Amino acid sequence: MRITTPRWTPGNGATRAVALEVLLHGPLSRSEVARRLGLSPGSLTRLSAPLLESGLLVEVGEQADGKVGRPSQLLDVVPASKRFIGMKLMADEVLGVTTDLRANVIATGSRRLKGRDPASVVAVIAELVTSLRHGMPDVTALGIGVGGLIEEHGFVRRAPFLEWNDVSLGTMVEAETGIPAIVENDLIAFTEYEHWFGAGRGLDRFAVLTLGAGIGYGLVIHDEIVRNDEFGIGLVGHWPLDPFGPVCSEGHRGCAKAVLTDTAIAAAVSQALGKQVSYQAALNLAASGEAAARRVVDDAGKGLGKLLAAVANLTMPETVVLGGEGVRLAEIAADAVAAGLRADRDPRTKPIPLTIRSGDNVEWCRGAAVVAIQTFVLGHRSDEN
Amino acid sequence: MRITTPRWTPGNGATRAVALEVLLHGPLSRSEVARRLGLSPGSLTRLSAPLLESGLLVEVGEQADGKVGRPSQLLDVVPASKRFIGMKLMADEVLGVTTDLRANVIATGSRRLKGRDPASVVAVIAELVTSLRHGMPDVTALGIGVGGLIEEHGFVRRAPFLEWNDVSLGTMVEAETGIPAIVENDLIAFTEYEHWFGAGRGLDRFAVLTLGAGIGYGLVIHDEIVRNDEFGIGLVGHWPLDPFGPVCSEGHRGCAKAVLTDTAIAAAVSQALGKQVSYQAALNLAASGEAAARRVVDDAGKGLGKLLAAVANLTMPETVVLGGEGVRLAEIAADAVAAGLRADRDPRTKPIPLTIRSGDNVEWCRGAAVVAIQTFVLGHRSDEN
DNA sequence: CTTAATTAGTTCCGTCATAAAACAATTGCA
DNA sequence: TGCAATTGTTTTATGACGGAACTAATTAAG
Repeated sequence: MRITTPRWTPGNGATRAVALEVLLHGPLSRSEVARRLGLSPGSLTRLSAPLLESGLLVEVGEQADGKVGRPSQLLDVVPASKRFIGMKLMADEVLGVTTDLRANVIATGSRRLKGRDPASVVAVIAELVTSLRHGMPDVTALGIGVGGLIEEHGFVRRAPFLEWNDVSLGTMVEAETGIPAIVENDLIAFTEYEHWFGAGRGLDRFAVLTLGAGIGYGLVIHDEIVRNDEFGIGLVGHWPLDPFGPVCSEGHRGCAKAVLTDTAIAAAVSQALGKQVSYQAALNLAASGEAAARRVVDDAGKGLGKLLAAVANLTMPETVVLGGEGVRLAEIAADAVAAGLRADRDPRTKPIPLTIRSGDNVEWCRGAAVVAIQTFVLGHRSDEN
Repeated sequence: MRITTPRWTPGNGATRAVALEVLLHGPLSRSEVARRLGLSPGSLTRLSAPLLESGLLVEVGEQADGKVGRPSQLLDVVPASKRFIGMKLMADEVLGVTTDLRANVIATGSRRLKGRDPASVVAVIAELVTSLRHGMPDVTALGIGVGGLIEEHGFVRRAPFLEWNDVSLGTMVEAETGIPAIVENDLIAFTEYEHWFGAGRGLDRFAVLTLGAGIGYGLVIHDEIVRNDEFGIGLVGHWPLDPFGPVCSEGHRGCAKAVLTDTAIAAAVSQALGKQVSYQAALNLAASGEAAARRVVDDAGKGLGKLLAAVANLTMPETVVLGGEGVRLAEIAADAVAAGLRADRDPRTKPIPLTIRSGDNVEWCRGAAVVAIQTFVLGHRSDEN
């Protein structure tokens, strides 16, 4: 079964461009949209009419600006007019959110997996979908973020944490739920969230780093995500950060995996203290001034700073977003991060604005929802058929 | 005086897109161009007619492909129909080339500077222009590559090697020569050469590294160069490559400047041998097996490999071009480069194809010519007025 | 209070790029 | 020789666009 994603607008490219501009940067007046897109005022009347007619856009009041001249009528989308579901598929659990057209979270939910075989995972996903759409208007599309190599927005080529190879997850979920499903690499999804609705909105270039069980990396350049077959394999995971640091499982001394991951930090602090502590406990100890924990966490912070410097030097981003469950490191060790940045970055360069996300797992789900929104709005999938 | 660059074609965007496609990827048949640009066959007849009429494109024979069907008529530009000059402005010398529309070198020349004040530099440039256009048809545009921060394709904001700040070089050269002049950062120019006519032709992503007195870095992503205000200041110059390496002038241990530049290598080999040797002599000694030189050169090669790994990990290029006067290092120390790459790159990743340029200074001039060609073909300057 | 200036948005029309379809041209193959 | 395949041209209808003239709504100036 192949469910076709309904396009946002049947109209042509310019109509869609208007709608997209309002979705991403609205509310905007017609004349402002015309300026941004390089269209004539007359064209904007023509293009916005069917969008208003269909109810996708609405006029949401005037804007006077205090200047002379007729006040402009602001156009905006109605975010609540559409529902999307975004999910993060993990090794033993699925998290999900219901969002509106701008990826604002309306509801959340989760289910434990009963097994790792595709059929049972799909069954759990379908259960969660049922729960998340309960009492909601129709859900337009469903996005699923998976750590691994995804092809064609639906085919899981490799997902090591589930021990999957070549699973048609998208097709299976569509068959089970009846909702168009888009599968995407979780980091790409997270990055697209920042791109469309987060800290990267309207920027030409930015980078994403996530901390947690692994180190993730995403990049947007020229207002478009940089995709790569090799996403999901260690692009920055084994980056050398500290020539005198600990050794990772594959023998790299002081690599990102050995210095920056939550397990590495928890293990190092545990060893120093002679007792088992969790990652968050290790951070708490460091924050409260415990010397050994402080040293480990500062080393990690400095490593993060060096990684940030590397990203900044080579990709020249306008901002960098830090996310992932382990992101609190960047706050606890802020000084060390700054020191690491200073060490590897020319002092004449401008400082890079950092955005630190909450570390909540819901962020990943919003990313997956954004992938669904994008497919719906841009009609990507149809383009690729 | 403001000389306006003549546009390539007065026509609209689609006409220009056809001409550009043929310039960059030609010769091509009409149907092939139609496929690449997503146009109908009828449109291609219409669009190509005025280009053939104007003499910019010509039919250059048939292509049968051994298949059935009517053979296609290949369209191509006539490279020799236009002349461009490209120059590299250095601390005490100007190099220049005359090229055709595809940046093929027709003539070369050089002049020593008589001083570093803008007026005398412009006079020398004008002299070189006169020499380079001698006996040639009209020169369409002139590109000048300058190490430093350039604005608006003509204004030298900073050029440390000439001790210049805020020099309207483009306007001055235009006034002196009567030829539209485009000034650009030398690395951007070099990168654009590779982008349009070199190893990066047709690629979505690639990176450029140049070796010499400094370490240069250029990046193309999504078929467009990544520009940055900070080009020219040390983005990769002080990259940490070797925690046990020598110290640079600014106190970084084992940074790119201390390990990879020609002066650093020459100095290290000289010190080891107790006598002054040049960079090229140092490479020759290493190639012939002299142990101390071999060690220094291999250390540098390993550093280059690590830098390549960093670029590859963070920008995911389809290829990397190595250029600059010091590029022979990459050949002499090929094994060490490979070792450095291996050390910092996940073994599961695909190897990155390397292109090693000749190291001839003419390469930089071709880059400057490409910038002139681009401005002429795309009419960039006009867009920005 | 009136008028001018300014900006927003609409209506209408001519232009022109485009796709579609029919057709001509050229080749390989049966 | 006839048919299939492919390239390229011609013709035609559609429709998107910009531009101009217009209406609308507001402020500033007199």
